[in-house]
Amino acid sequence: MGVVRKTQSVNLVLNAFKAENKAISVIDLVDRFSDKINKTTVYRVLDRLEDDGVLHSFLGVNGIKWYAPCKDCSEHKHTDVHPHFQCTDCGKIDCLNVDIIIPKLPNREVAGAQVLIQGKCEACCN
Amino acid sequence: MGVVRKTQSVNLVLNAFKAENKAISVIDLVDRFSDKINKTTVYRVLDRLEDDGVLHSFLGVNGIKWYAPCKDCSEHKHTDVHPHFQCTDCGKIDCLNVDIIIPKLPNREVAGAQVLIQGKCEACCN
DNA sequence: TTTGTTAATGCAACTAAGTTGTATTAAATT
DNA sequence: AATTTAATACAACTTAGTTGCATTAACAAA
Ligand SMILES: [Mn+2]
Ligand SMILES: [Mn+2]
Ligand SMILES: [Zn+2]
Ligand SMILES: [Zn+2]
Repeated sequence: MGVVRKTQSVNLVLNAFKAENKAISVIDLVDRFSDKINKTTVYRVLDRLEDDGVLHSFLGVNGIKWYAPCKDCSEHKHTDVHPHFQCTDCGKIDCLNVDIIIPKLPNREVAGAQVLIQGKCEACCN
Repeated sequence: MGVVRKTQSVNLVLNAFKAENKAISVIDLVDRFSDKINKTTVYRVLDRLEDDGVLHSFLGVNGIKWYAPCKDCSEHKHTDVHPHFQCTDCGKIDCLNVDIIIPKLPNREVAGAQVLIQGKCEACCN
């Protein structure tokens, strides 16, 4: 189930994403709110916001969980799937508005794909 | 550093991959050899075989580690990078011999990409 | 504005994947 | 057979994430 009550924890997490409008790792969120929100609560708030289609999650390198704002999702429509770009220098992750073409695979039924592109980000290229 | 001594543990792990010629998760390997090889040793053997270019590793769903045999890699040449296909029914992972085209990303330097395609495998399609 | 309901929280304890340190063992060399 | 040291087993640890439960605070209704 999604968010029902606009609690302090929910507002703090939402504001973090509103302020940056980019992907943030759960580890980062747990750490930056360590004196304001309990670790378990951070996980549960993120979980509910994902249910609501407000945030979407994915795995960065080493399999750690990241969240980023959704564009046009809702409780009943989760269509914000796209590749992500992780910088090998600074570690930051961006959502990419590009389409990766997955080739036809004989005798297989493709449902989706998780794509994590790695390289140097815009800031670290200069 | 890679494998220097052909130990029992190394042979057991190598035979597992020779017998199946497909990706095996570390969790699976640790479990199936639980009475023959210590967990730590499994991790270290896999690590060394990867150094040698005998195996390559990647992350499946939920970020757990998988290993699969390399085709043409060696200690000094690790070029076996390709997408993987994980079945949402049976969980098995295959290495794919297809090329995924990563589009040009302005102001970014692409170094590589981790692609995990999900869907129904050949066996589970029937 | 008080009161009642229960979603949400905090806390502690737990799980699971993976890592580290170290004494011991067993490959490979002499 | 003796020597060397890579590799192993074991225990203890780390880290990300989860679970159970008593307590708290949204928020609606009185
Ligand atoms: Mn995204
Ligand atoms: Mn592979
Ligand atoms: Zn960067
Ligand atoms: Zn399958």
